[in-house]
Amino acid sequence: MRFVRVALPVPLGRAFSYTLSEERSVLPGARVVVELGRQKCIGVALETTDAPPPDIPPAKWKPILEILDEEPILPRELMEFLRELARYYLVPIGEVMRLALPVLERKHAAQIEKAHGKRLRAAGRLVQTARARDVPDKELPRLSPQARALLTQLRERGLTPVKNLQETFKSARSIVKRLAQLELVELSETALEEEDRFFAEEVPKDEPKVLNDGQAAAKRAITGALEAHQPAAFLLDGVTASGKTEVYLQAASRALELGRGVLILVPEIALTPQLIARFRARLGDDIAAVHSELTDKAKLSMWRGIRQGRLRVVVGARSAIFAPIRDLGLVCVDEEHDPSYKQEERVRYHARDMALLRARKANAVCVLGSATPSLASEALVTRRKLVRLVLPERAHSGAELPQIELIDLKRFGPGPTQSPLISLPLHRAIEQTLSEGGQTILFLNRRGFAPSYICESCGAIATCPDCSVALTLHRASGERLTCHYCGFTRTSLKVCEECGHSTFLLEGAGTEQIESIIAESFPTARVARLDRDVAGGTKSGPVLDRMRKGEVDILVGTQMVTKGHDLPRVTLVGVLNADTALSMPDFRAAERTFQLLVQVAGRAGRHDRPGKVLIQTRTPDHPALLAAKNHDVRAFVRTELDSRLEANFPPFAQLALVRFEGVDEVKVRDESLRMARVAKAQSPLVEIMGPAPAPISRIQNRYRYRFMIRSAERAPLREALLSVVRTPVVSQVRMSVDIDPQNLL
DNA sequence: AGCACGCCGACT
DNA sequence: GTCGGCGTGCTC
Repeated sequence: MRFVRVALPVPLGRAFSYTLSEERSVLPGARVVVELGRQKCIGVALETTDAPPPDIPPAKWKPILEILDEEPILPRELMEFLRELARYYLVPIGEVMRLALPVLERKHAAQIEKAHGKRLRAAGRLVQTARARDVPDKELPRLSPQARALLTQLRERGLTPVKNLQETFKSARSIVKRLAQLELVELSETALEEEDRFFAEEVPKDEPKVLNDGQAAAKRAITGALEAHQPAAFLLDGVTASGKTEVYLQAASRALELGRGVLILVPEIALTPQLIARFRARLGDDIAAVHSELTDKAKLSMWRGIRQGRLRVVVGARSAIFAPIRDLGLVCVDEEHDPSYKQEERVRYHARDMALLRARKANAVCVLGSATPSLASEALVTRRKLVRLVLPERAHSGAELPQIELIDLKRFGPGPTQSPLISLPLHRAIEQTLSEGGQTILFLNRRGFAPSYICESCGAIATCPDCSVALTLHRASGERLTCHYCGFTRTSLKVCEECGHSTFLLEGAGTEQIESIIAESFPTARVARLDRDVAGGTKSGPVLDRMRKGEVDILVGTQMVTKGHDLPRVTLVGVLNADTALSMPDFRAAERTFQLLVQVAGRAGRHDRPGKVLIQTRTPDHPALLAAKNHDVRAFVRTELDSRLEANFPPFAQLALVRFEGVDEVKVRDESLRMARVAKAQSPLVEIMGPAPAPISRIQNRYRYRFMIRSAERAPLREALLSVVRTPVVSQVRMSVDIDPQNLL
């Protein structure tokens, strides 16, 4: 009797051991069917041992019911990567497996029956498709011009739904039918994936562009490492519009030529359809674009395509780091500084850090690209873990960096709109841009109409009943007060709940208010707004499309506007208040602000038009703002690294955040205190900060406490955290550990 | 995470 | 009298 340790898709700390008779064997990485409690589920075998599981009485032992795979379902490199990720973040291996295996979600007995043996019904409905047969030109019979053109196109496109051909050829149906009779094309019923908007339109092929010197040198370094088949890691450090994507594309082509797979991570794939289009144009349509709009079925079939080696390029947001790419050769992380690479729930992994790890495990080359590299990456360059590749100039020669001005709000009062967030210089700049026919982006990181709703008489602020935050007034969807943390919403108060008074003050301004002020003050301008409320999650497409077509003159928006790519007519960008981001209670506030400003400034003046950026602030001397003004990344990095060193924060220290939440505040606090003592007792080398209530001390009626652990080295931090996660918490309190936290709120 | 068991409110 | 609300506890 032997035992197989199995990773199961449950959030339990350990793998489970199941028995296996001597004559059977299972390879690590193969899927197995086992019974967990009463339910059958699919797990992944980790290893086979002779040692029975400690502390588990033999009566509880259960057998492996079925072995679904002869061969490991995941590349060995990926298995090792997952185990190391689980170890690093102190999360159960089963949880990590769940991220990596969409198949694991289909784990009910009935589906298991289907899943093994017979092939699973492919995703989507059956569609008639055509493929050109391999017939030499000489042997072609005489064909009508239409038929010949259709055949030529079919040869280029490979397997194509007949329906798509009908767009170009009116009578594609009958032509295809005749070609089939002549045995020139092959017809089949193929299960196509559901319509995927990234693949809805044809993309014309394009050719590699001629590289400038910086790009060529970067490409040489990357392809050199690829050819050497040695792990290597680069920081592709290039100003906005310096042509980083072209470097990824050419490196990817080379990796494919060498027979190796490619992974491209992007911050928010939903916002970057253009990037997908560029990859398709260059590398063809056998690309997996992993994104959240896909159905489970589509994800599964994409996952299989990747695993079988049919899809060798994967483009996706952070979770694509788990794609089972064969023979992974190249991993690119675009905009590596972007905060969305950090998963903020369950398995709190950082996709950029994990990209470096996975690439190393796979003997692959990792390229981190950014115009504003994270300080973490800068530190890796200093420690020679990353090699810097610089792209010093914009790819379209002649495209100038925008001119950035800081506007001191202490000196300049409100302009004609009377709004303190639209100073006179900004007002004039908007007017001028309008008169020149350019587009303006106004950036304000606060959605809604007004962030607080205050009783004029007693000063009571409308707050969420379930969270310790003020309610934001929204007007676009009727007068409503909404909680931005739990989604609570109500019609706005008619009378104060404290004193019965019926007039209210609105303090501060959000995007809705700016939109209406702007629309009023510039009656001839077409004004639009882009934020989560308009976009309903991720669909920023329509607004950006209108912007691209020139149907909008002024766009008011939140963070989202910084990610809309390639808006060539934008010549003015106004940052209404740089101080909100700067004053966040987070040691990365300056870094975030700097990156945000440079990104948003990069939206101004592409191609031939010079751009102008106005940043409004009350602290015009702040180093982050001055560095942004001067486009001086190096200066920012230098001063910011100094202050991090002085304050003993990353990248000069290791951090972890331990969070507690629960309905009973006393229990939450006591538990956080107890765990902080556990951590301290484990290692004198760690520093405990807190515990203290979280900055937002209550969300959805759950109280939140936390403490931070800091250490110069990783090992003692890890020891302390291990002792914490091994200590059971009382039942009404939930604890979670966040290694390398990115968001301290 | 599931899925059981288990103890208290409004329905046929 | 039951159906069902979700709190708590367990899974090799």
